[in-house]
Amino acid sequence: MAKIQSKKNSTKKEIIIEKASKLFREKGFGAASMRDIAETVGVEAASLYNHIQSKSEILQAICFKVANEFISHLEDVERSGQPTLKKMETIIRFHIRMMLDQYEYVYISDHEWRHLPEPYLSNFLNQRRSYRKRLGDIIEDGIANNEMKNIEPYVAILTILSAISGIESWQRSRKSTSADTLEANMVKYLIEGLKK
Amino acid sequence: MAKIQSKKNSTKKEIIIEKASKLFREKGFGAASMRDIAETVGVEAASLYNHIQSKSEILQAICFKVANEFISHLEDVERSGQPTLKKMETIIRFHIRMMLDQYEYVYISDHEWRHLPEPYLSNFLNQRRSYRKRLGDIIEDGIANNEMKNIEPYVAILTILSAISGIESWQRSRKSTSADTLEANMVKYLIEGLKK
DNA sequence: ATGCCAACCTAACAGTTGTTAGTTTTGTTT
DNA sequence: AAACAAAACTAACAACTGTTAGGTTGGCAT
Repeated sequence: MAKIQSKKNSTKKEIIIEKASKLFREKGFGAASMRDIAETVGVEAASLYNHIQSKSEILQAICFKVANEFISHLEDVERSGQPTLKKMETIIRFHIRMMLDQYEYVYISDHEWRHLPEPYLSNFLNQRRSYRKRLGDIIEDGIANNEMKNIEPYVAILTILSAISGIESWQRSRKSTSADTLEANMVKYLIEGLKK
Repeated sequence: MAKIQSKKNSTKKEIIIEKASKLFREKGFGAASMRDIAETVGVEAASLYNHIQSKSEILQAICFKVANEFISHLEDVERSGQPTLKKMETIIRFHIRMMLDQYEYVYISDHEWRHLPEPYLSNFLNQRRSYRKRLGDIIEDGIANNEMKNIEPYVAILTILSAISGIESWQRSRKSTSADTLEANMVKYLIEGLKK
């Protein structure tokens, strides 16, 4: 058996996905070619197919990895028994941290999912809809027991998630604002707007 | 001279841009081909070049049209002498309305600008940075004269603009929430989070 | 040493891309 | 009716796309 592990304790497949992520984010899924990816991996394009099955498999891996992390975290929060406002803060902070720590992956999951082939596309969108619905239910609870002001749960969720995904713009910027300042202020803004 | 006006009182160039917008939004700039565009216009791909110079010229037209509308509106607001909180509400409502009424164009300007060729790309990003800076100045004024709570202006602007651009997701949805409800609730959320 | 096999390579495929050249159609103006 | 130009057409280009076929290399287990 040849070396299947590289220095970073990750398989070649994982390396390909990691390098591809950067390109997908920079140029978009369509504009990043297999030859582009191969070059950054240090290999010919055809050789990639020893590790992956297709270009879109890379996209699938990224999108579902991210989706699963969010769903899994949400389940923890749902089971936690915290007050609803605290639940929302925990979720908001998790989303922000994901945006800071796993920028490439989260960005792609946010913006390039439309290039998923069926049936993965429908699958992804279903998971997404269900995730947002469950967040909406938390807001609904918060309004019902007077922790939150009366706001359309759907609109609140849309606002929160979109605001956080805007951190992508901060990532591309010269970062005169620190990550901590960003997190603190965004949490403050989004929670204050929710609190009764 | 042949007919330069079509039934809709718009030039063929405008028709091309309009049809291309829909495709760019649905498939992305890279994935929408000139032949795709030509088909929806009802013409061969080569014939498009009687009206436009290149594919990216279409993108430029869209991005700068949108940018100019926002800048022009901001100038009106700056000159209006309203209290800062009212200024921000006016701007937020304008952004929301643009997202509702000119969805295709605004979406493309938001998401496909990266495919602009230089020097248009730098130009666009400069305009954008300047626009956000001026919005930040309004927030700064609002904090200084105690209309708004103490929040990092940059983060506030990032949050507001990102939240609004998330309306794209509502546009794609089954719309169980009406446009008016959406606007009312999002304005409420974003302004309440700002108000002292 | 020998055999094995994962992982690389080169070469090629069939299709698509944006765009140009050259020609013909079309409708209007003289 | 003749002339003109805008706008359509066909055909082709060079480059690039994702992917496959088939051969070569290099390190491990026997």
